[in-house]
Order: sequence, then structure tokens, then C-alpha cells
Amino acid sequence: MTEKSARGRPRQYDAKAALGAALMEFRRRGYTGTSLDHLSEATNMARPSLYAAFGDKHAIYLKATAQHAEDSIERLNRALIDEPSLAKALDGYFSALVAIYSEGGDRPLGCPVLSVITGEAVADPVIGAELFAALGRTDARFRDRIAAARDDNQLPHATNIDAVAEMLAALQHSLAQRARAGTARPELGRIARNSVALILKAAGAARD
Amino acid sequence: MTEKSARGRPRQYDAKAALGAALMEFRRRGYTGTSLDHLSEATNMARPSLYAAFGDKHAIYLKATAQHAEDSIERLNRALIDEPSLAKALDGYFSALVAIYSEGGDRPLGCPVLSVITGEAVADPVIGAELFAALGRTDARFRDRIAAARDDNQLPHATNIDAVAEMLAALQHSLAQRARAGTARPELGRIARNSVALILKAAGAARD
DNA sequence: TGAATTTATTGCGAAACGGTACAAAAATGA
DNA sequence: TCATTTTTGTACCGTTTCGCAATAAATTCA
Repeated sequence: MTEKSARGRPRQYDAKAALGAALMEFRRRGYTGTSLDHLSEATNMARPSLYAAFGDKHAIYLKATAQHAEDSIERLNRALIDEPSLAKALDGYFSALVAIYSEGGDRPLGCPVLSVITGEAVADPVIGAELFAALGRTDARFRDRIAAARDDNQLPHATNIDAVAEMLAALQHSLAQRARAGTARPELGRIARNSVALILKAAGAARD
Repeated sequence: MTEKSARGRPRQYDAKAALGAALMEFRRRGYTGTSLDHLSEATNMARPSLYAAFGDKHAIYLKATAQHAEDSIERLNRALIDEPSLAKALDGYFSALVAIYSEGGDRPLGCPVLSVITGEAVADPVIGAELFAALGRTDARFRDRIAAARDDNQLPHATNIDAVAEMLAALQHSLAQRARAGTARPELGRIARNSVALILKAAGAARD
């Protein structure tokens, strides 16, 4: 992907930076509301260069979110897994999540996936599949973490893993929704902490 | 609004039906993805008639959701308030909510508000304000119901009303998100029941 | 019957849309 | 120096978009 081409005119753009700028446009304007002209201006790439580099609008969005997942989400997930205490792991995870959802200066931009493509998910099959897959990844992540906590005796053996994981996913979905509606970061953080505490209580978590 | 005009050519459209058809278009295509041509075809009204009857795209959407709130949400909310048992009230509420979110035949259409305008909420101030207001109404509804249950001794007096209401709102946001991603009605119903049970357990609800 | 009023229909025009063709520019290799 | 290769920039195509102007149709009142 990043092979340095020996010949030909050297490209003037940085693919990574361009995808980052493109994702910011999508987050600000929504998927349909973002035109190739917007992306062209934001990335400082002419429309044909954009097309040659990444493909059409679908491909640009998918590559932009894939890079974001590599850069931000991966680190966030590792924090969830690496921290042995379930309570601390969840607090750390949601704290970092709120930071991402609150990006955008004065106006929180919400989730790069949920807050951007939900409106298109029914009419656009490609987008619908991406949204479905993203939800599945989040569910799996929480299920794995809850199962590990149960195996570590931080939760009762009778814990309904699916139910607890679904509540954690619901919290994530809700934070994305609230951020997109303009709820500021401190309030999002407060909601996240309160909700994590309530969910752990419901799950019968041991004190730590 | 519905005064029968004594003179002039009688209108051929039914405003109520037209707004219902318009809302279906918005739910299927998303706000930005729905053009006035789409609305014109769906309502069997020429574009100029649409414009004269309801105004521009913002006004059409706002009027369509306002009518939907009167028709469906109002009844749903009354069920939440009128049922004395908190557990039964919540099960009834979310069961009806899942039914609405699952409309659309094979493909669930999700929430007429959350699933339709989230993508536009940052770039479009009118839409942003509407989304913010809709979230606030949902929060207030749950807070009122939880407070009533606490006053009725179905919840401990020390209940954190905000925290419980926020979890219920999170469940609603999550159901909208999952429906929009294609999760079918039985699965949505299962998630709703499991989550309500878990939230009531966390809140320390009395058995009924 | 004919004037007045209200709605419906047709169609226009300027702008924006996604996508692409084509030539100019900037590098390497011979 | 000159051919080759790759990216950039300009310009364009066909379609869709919104909004409105102008005209036709359908009704009531005199």
C-alpha cells in the first residue's frame, strides 16, 4: 500500500492525513450530506485524484473508518482487555469513548459510524452491512470482556453475559446519540460513569 | 388548519395521509436522501402543491413527525403512565416501541427521529435543535415515570432517578440503532425485556 | 352564464451531484 | 536528451436537485 513508487510524478498528498480529513467531513456533514467536492476541498486533492487513490464515496468512507479503527479504537479496546479490574476497564473504555465522541471543538461530532451512516443504512445496502457489522463488533467486544470477568470471579457464575453486554452496548449507542444531539463532554462523562456503576450493580459485580 | 374553504378548487389530497407517506419516505431514505421529488411521488402531490401545503423540507419533516407523535407516541406514553406497575408499564412501553421501530415489512425502519436525522444534526441547526428536543422529551418521560414509581414505593427512596431514567433512555436509543441496522423484531423484543429486567434489578425494584 | 378564487399541472432554469476523459506536469530510467 | 510512468489539473457529461413562473382545471358566488 505504501510502496514508494520508483517512477512517475510523486504524489503530493498524505493518504493517512487525507483519510483523516475525509472522516472529519463525513462526521460534520453526514454521509449523504458530504459531496465529493467537500472531500476534495478538505483533503486538498482534486476529485480524480481522490477517486484514483481510494475509489468512490463508499470506499472513501470505509477506508476512512477503517483507519480510524486502527488508530483510535484499537488502543481503546486494548485498554478494555488489558485492565484486570472490570470496573476500571469499563470506566477507562467509556472515558476514552466519550473523548472520541466529543471531538469537534464546540460541537461534539459523535460516533464516526453510528452518528454518520444511520440515516443511510436502510436505503443503501453497503452502508447497511457496514452498520450491522460495526454493531456486531461492539457486542462481541463487550461479551468477551464480561465473560472474562465472570471467569475471573468478578461476576457471579450465573451472570447473563448477553444481557449485561447488551446494556453496555446500549450505553455506547446512547452516548453517541446524545453527543450528536449536542450534549457536552462533562455531561456525557457523568452519564457514562453513572450507567457503568448501575450496570455493574445489576450484574452483581464484586466490589474492588 | 382544516377549515373547509368555501370557494376555489377543492384539494385532492388528504393532509394526514400525505404526511404519513412523507414520513415513510424519510424513514426509508434518510433526511438528506429524501428529495422533494421522492416526497412528491409518495404523496401523489405535485411539488408546488407540497410546498404550498406544508412548506419546505424542514417544515414537511417537522409536521410529519409531529403528527406521528400525536397518533402513535401519545398513546404509547399514556400506556406508560396509566399502568400502575412499573414493570408492566415498562414492558408495555418498550413492546409498543419495538413494534414502531420494526415497521417497514422485511426491513425495520427504526425510529422516525433518531434513525432519520442523526446524520444531519451537526450540520443543520434546525435538525440539531429538533433532535435535542426529542431526546429531552424522552428523558423527561422516563424521569417522571421513575419518580412516580419511587413515590409509590415500587422503588427505594434512595433511587437515583436520573441514573435509572438514563438507562431506560439508553435502551430506547439502542433499540432504534439496532432496528436501523436490521435486527429483527423478535430479537429487539428479547433485548428490551432482558434489559428492562436488568435495569429494574439494578434499581432495586420490588417484585410484583 | 360569467367573474372570482383556490388548487393542480407542466415545465423551466440555475446550481450541485457523482463520475470520468484528457491533457499538462513532474518524476525516473535509458 | 528523450521516452516512460504516475499524479495533477481542467473541463466536461448526464442526472438530480430545489424553487418558482406560468398556465390549466375545478369549484363557488353573483
